[in-house]
Amino acid sequence: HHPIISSSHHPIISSSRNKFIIFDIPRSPYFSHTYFYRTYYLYICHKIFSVNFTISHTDKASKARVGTITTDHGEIQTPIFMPVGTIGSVKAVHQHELADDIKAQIILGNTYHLYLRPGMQILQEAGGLHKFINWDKPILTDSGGYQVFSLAHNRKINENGVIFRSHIDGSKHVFSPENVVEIQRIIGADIMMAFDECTPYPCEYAYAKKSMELTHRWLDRGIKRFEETHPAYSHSQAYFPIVQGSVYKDLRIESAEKIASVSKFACAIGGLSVGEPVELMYEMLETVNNILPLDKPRYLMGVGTPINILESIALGVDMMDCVMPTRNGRNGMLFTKHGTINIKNKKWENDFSPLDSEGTSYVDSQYSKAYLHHLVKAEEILALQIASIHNLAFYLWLVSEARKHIKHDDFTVWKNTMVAQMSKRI
RNA sequence: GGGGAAUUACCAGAGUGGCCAAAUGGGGCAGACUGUAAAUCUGCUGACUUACGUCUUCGGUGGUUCGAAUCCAUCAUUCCCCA
Repeated sequence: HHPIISSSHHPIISSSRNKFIIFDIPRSPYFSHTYFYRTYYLYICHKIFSVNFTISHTDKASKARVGTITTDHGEIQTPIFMPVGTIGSVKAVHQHELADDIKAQIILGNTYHLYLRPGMQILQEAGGLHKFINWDKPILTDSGGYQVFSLAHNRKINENGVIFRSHIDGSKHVFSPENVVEIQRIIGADIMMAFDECTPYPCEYAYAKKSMELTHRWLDRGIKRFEETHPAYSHSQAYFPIVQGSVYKDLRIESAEKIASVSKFACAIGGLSVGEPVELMYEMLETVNNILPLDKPRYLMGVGTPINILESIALGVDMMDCVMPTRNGRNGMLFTKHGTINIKNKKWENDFSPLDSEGTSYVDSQYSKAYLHHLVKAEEILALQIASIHNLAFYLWLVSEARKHIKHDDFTVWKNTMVAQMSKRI
């Protein structure tokens, strides 16, 4: 994150003659040609900046491990939960709350949503998403593959990519493995996701196979474009391929082998937690993680409940994201270490005890259940904020505890206790 | 003092002879939510019953009618206009 170089024009959308200004490398007569500067810049980037992963501890009784991902925007301690900030904001949460109270280490953005609004022009003028939203920690952007799934009625898939209709104004757009790389270059995410098709559940075997093979072909094209393009800003970017294969073991194995063979930085696992029984998800995770390289982070996309998170960590997952703490929080659900609370329920009306007497966030001790119940009933905006901060702080606390217990070699015992008590409804 | 309008479930408010236990909002009570088209969505909301169903309701009382929230009489209450 060193301001060595700034580019006034992005290499992808401007001409090949990019102008780079080098601030703290002494100008020398030898370094006069733009092309030379550009080469030198890329050399420095690859030498000094990259996304790395080191494992510091592996659990003995499970596949859980503790590690550190290094990016130009700082380190990420794994296992980690990543709050979702689709459109450039973790809904109802300020950036300073994310950093200071919730202790988020990395957040997500979404290529599809940011591409539609505010759009590439604004993101580029802003100098990338980090600057635009004032967040100097790492950002991961999803590729829009999930929107291929969730906006299924508004799109057409073909070999080249996906033709979308904007959910905002109905305008027509094309996403391809290539332009999704370019868009994520402009967004400037530290971690870019490959463009995939997230298959629904249930999904016919034949379709799952066809879709997985398409995702693999798209992956090769995406990697090619990733390698022939460069970061638009002064930090490096990683590109994560995604395992697919629905709930079919042989497809998952095939996909995991493919992803393992091409992954440089990490491997993502997609197409799960889309409605399948949770046992199937764990089974697929186990299958996939037996194949994915041990020395690279595994990112399980879109998961999940606090219990899902602990079980996935036990199966060797290092990164997770989910809208659940924020969305369910906005809808009145609070996660605690003793189970879930529906704060809308009448029984909280006159419960003046702290929101979560064992919570780690300031909202837990400073506000009562009765007060949040009232705010929810009254549809006050503060209700959304308090619930979101509480839930995210809880999720981040949960993974930090997981790291602690993995290091202390008592993860499995702790996990089983937590799973038992978190499955209750309070 | 004279004239006019109204009263329907927790609230607002449709319904003016049978398809009405009664539209629709709101409120209330629950539930759902997993790479965010989500501060969203779904169900229930007279009583008893798991349900089928049965019973009691549309200001009060009394009528007309096979049948009344709906028509008639009367009483009560509220609002508006004129003096």
